[in-house]
This record gives sequence, structure tokens and C-alpha cells, in this order.
Amino acid sequence: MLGAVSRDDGSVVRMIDVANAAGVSAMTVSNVINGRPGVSAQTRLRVLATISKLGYQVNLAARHLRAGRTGAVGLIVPDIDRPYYAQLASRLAKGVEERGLHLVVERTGGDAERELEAISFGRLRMYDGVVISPLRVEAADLDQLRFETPVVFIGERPVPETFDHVMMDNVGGARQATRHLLTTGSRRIAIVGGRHDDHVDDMPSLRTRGYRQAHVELGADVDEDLVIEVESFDPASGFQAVKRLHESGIAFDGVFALTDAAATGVLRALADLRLEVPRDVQVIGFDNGKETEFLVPRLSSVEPGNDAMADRVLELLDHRVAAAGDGGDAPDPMTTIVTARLALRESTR
Amino acid sequence: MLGAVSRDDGSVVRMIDVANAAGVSAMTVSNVINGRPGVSAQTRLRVLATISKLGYQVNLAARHLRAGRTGAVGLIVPDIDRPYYAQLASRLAKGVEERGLHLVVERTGGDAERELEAISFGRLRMYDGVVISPLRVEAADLDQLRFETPVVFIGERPVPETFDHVMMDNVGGARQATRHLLTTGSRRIAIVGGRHDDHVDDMPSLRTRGYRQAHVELGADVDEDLVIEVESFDPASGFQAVKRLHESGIAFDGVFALTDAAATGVLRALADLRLEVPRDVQVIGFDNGKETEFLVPRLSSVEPGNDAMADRVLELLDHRVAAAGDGGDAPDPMTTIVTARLALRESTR
DNA sequence: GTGAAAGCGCTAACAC
DNA sequence: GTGTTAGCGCTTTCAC
Repeated sequence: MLGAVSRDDGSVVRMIDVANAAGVSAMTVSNVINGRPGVSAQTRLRVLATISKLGYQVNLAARHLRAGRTGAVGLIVPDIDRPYYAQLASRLAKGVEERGLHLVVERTGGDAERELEAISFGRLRMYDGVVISPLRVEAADLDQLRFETPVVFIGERPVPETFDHVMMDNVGGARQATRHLLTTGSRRIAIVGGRHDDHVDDMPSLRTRGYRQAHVELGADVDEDLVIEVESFDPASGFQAVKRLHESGIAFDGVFALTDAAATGVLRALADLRLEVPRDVQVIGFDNGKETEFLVPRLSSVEPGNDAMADRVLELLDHRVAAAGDGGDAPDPMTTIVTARLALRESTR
Repeated sequence: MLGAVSRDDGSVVRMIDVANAAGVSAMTVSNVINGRPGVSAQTRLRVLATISKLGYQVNLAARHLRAGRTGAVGLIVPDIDRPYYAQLASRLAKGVEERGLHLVVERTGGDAERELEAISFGRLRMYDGVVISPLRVEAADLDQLRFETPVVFIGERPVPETFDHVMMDNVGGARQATRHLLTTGSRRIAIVGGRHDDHVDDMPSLRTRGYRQAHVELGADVDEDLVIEVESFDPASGFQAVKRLHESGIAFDGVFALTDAAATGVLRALADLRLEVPRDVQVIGFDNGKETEFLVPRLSSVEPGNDAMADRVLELLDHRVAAAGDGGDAPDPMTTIVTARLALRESTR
């Protein structure tokens, strides 16, 4: 049997084997293992000794089948390779493990169908709770869904109010960043990764809205030539964006890059163009990643509060998993927006 | 029941429900779902229609309990946040999903006990196959282990010959990098993250050996003052290392940083010291990460062949999982060393 | 080509 | 404080 654990004699140690060896019933062994009350100290010790002597380990599949608990929390993300998701996964894994559970990471590749599939009935059943950061799924698709597994949504995609939702303050962070550039003398600020049409609720649109808001508030105009749409938000895109801007002869004295990764490419391109940062061009990124303070020049960035987001997600899961376990009333769904702040370094004045 | 899937009337759709609705037995439904032969085309269609009408999904826990297959491959790594592991996870996830399985990522935090625990009998049973990248576990501890789940080890830790093992060419890559610096005129090459005592088989020691080998081959001496041990291999460590070197007044005209992340900090520190790269100091990293070609200056690096490693891991799993499934003979364990090559850019001459 | 019986290893409910 | 009974939903075996 694939995956089965066998001892030297080829047999598998089951709970009943432990029970027989210890001279008790399987139920008592189960009670000991799960720390349930009603077992005498003496019996408990004998059972524990037998367990370690036989090297017994619970069969999680059987427990899952019987008890409905899986011991796993699912994290469903577009991609586990990108720093934002990798860090989210790392933080959640830590928290989930402290609660005696495992984190299972599933990647969708940013595919709408696979996102929906991942939160389908059957797949959710594999988890005690699920955290999903959708990229494409529509609120309308989610509206139909009804399930008992606690689900927390994370990110900027709109989500029906019937779900817990944790989001970063994309608009506010972008607004602060842009305001800083404007108030320190930049007049023509390029937004790398921005959207001309910012009416969809995704990351680039929300950050573009903050950029526009700041302009309106400070009485500045947005030149649509400075709104540079890009495919992906990596260094290569940032690099290309600045190169294109320069080749088009469009003047600019500030850059708001929608991610630190893109900003890395922006800095590289400006160095190639012999433009000095921040004297000729100010640059600010978004994410406040670990690398920012070691770039040349050190990159100013928006700190989105990812730790706080992860903590909040864990809190929400706690509430809901506890309620589901007790059969208690499910708490009202909540939307949390974590505030962003600026981390200013050498790339801005 | 937590995690249970319920329909509007609160009931759960089981295989037997599908069977009743389609007027067949559960066994026939099972045969249809698993694509087993011996079901007439007509019956098959009727069953499939009923399945989609009732929205039935197999209960994976029950299947797992009965069949012993889990549909999951485990990846056990010290940390999922670090780019090397994140990329490994991403690549493996893709490959595993192509095979109709899931990748479950577990992090150990680099703790020896937790690494051992993760490959214990009970935990392995959760997976059809396991990939583990240990950081601390000793070969002696592994020697005792005997299990039927296919396990592939990855990384530089020594592993008993009874296991499949995929490693990158740490020594060879470091040797090439150092040779390049030496043959292009550097005489005093600092190794950031190196080890004075390189007799343990871990990443820093192996790369240090390559560094020493290159020196021996080219008749150069290693000054132990240039071997800088660091705590972690992040930008901050690289930055500190160069600062300390400079403050001690130790001359150097080349830096081999054991990771690109450390090299990022090295470049930053050299910029602070107004040392020009590569004129005054040549710098080379290791990993050939995506960011390297956008740093200022563009970083030369050792390309370790991570894609090839991931492909090889998948290949090995394929063989072993297939053998375990068929009850066929297990293939002989193999050790694969993936060759490294240099990716030269602006930071070297 | 299809179905009935048995049981995977565990735990909830209840009896003693 | 401990044991007995039953059954979670599926698949293996074997009979028809």
C-alpha cells in the first residue's frame, strides 16, 4: 500500500495495537492522544509508554474521515514565487503552526477557473480553514458559494460582504507616496504600472486612483502620457517603462513604481541614462521589501503593513474555526483595511 | 461537521447518493470516476450526468483512508520566504500539478528536530511522495529511517546512499567564480559568507572549498582575513561584511559573495565607500536571481541550474511513485549533481 | 458488465 | 474512569 508505514515485520501499528499492548481499549488510547479528560494518570502513562515503544502515529486520513477535521489550513495564491505571496505564506505558516495546524499552499497561476475550482466544495473539504488571495475571480461568482469551511479573503478584489476580507490600503498608500513626491517639488510624476482606466478593483487600478487623488488634492494635473501600463511588475518592466518614456522624449521628474521590484528596474534605467536620483528624478516604490535599503540609491517605499495583515487573517480564522468547532454561532463577517505608511530613504528628497 | 460540504437541504452528496439517483451501485460510480474499464458507455454517461446534476465531489479523506493514496506531494524546506526555496516550490508545484497532484509546502524553520519529525513515519503517510531540503539533519539520523513513501533529498547535506539525492555543484560553481576573478586580475578576493573551517558539508563550506581550490589551482594564496563568516546570507550581512573589512584596513580587490542577496549588500557598501565596481573591486554572486541584471552595477553571478534540479527531482519522483503504485521494483537510488555555469555581467571584468 | 459484502483506522455517543 | 457499538465514504474482492 503506497504511503503506508510498515514496521520490520511488514505490519502497520494501529491504535488498536497500542490498545492491546497496553491492555486498554482503543477509545482510551484515543482519549490519551487527544488530551481528553477522564483517563487516570496511571493509565495515561502506560498508554504513552506503549505508544512510544511501538512507535505508533495516528493515521490522519482516518481521523479526517471520522472527525471531519483535517489539521490543515489552505492558502490559495496566484503564485508562490513572488515575494509578496512568499512572505504572506511564510507569516501565515508560522501562525498556523503555532496553533498546531499545517499550512498547505496551492497556486492557481492567476487563472480564474482554477481560483474558483480551489474554493469549490470538494477542495475546501480538505481544510479546516482557507485563506485565498484571488486575482481574477468575480464577486458574482463568489456570491453563489456556500460552504461551512471558514474562508478569509485577502487582497483587493471585491468580495461579497458575506465573507471575511483583509485588504491593504492601496489607495491610501499610493496617495501618500504621490503626495510626498508632489510636496517635495516633483511636477511630472510617472506611474509605472498605472492604469488609464482605473475602474476595475485590482491592485494597479487602486494604486492609480491614489495617485490621481493626490494630484487632485494638491491641485496638480495628471498627464496621461506619464501613466505607463506594464505587463508584469518585475524589474524588467520597470526598466522598459523608463526606457520607453525617455525615448518618447516625455519629460518627468518623479517616478512612482507600483512595486519595489519594478522600482529596481527603474533605478537601473535611470543609472543608464545618467539621471541622478533624487536630484533629477525622485523614485518611490511600494512593498517596502527587505532589499529596498540596500539598493543604489536606497529606495523609498510604501510600507503596506503585511505583518499586520497576516496577524489579522490568523485572528479571523481563529474566531471562525473556533465557532465551527464548537458548533457556536458564526461571527459576522468583517472587512479589515490595514493602514499603509511611508518609509523614506535616499531615492526621495 | 466542520469542513463538510452541504447542499441547500443540509445533506452531503455521497457516492451512494449518485448511485441511487442513477440506478446503479456505488461500485459502478467508483469505476466511472476512476476511469476503470468494464462499464458500458451508456451507464457511464448516465452516471456522469448524475454526478454533475448532484454536484458530487469525491471525499478525498475516504479515498485516502481506503486506497492509501493522498494525491499530495510534500515539500519540506527550512523557510519558504527565501527566494531559493520559493522558486523551488514554484517550479515543483507546476510539475506536480501537471501530474494531477498537489504540492504541500511545510517549513521547518531549519530546526533539526522538526526536519526529522517531518520525515517521520506518520507524517510521510500524508503524501504520495516527499521532497526534502534539509539544513541540519545528519546522515546518521536518516540511516535509521525506512519507509515506503518515495523521498527525494535536495541540497548539500550528506544523505545515505539509499536515497535519491539531487544537488547543485556548489564546489564547482564557486571554483569557476573564483577562477574568473583571479584570471581577470584580482589578487585579494574576499569571500563573504565563507568558512574558516570548511569540513562540514553545508552550503557555505562547499562554496568555500571551491574558492580555495581555485586559489590552489592558480597558485594563489588564501588570506584567512579575507574569509568573512556571516550569520545569514542577506543584503544586511553582505553590507556589514564589507564595512568591517574596510574598517579593519584589510585590502581587497575582489568579492565572492555566497548569495546574490549578500552581493546586493556588498554592492551597496562599496558604493558607500566610493569604490568603483569592477575597476577597484570585482564582485560576483551566486544564484543568478532575477534581480541580478537590474542591480547597479549589473551583478555577475553563478547560475546553479535550479530549473534542471527541479526537473530532475520530478523525474525521480515519477519513477519512484510509479514503482510504488504498480508494486513494481523500486529503482536504485541515484545522486544527481547539476552543473553550474557563470553568468557574467558588469560587476566583473 | 454489474453488484453485495467487508473493512480501511479512527472517534462520537452512550453504556457500564 | 473505561469499554462497546456503530459508522464516516470509499474501494478491494469476489460473486453473479
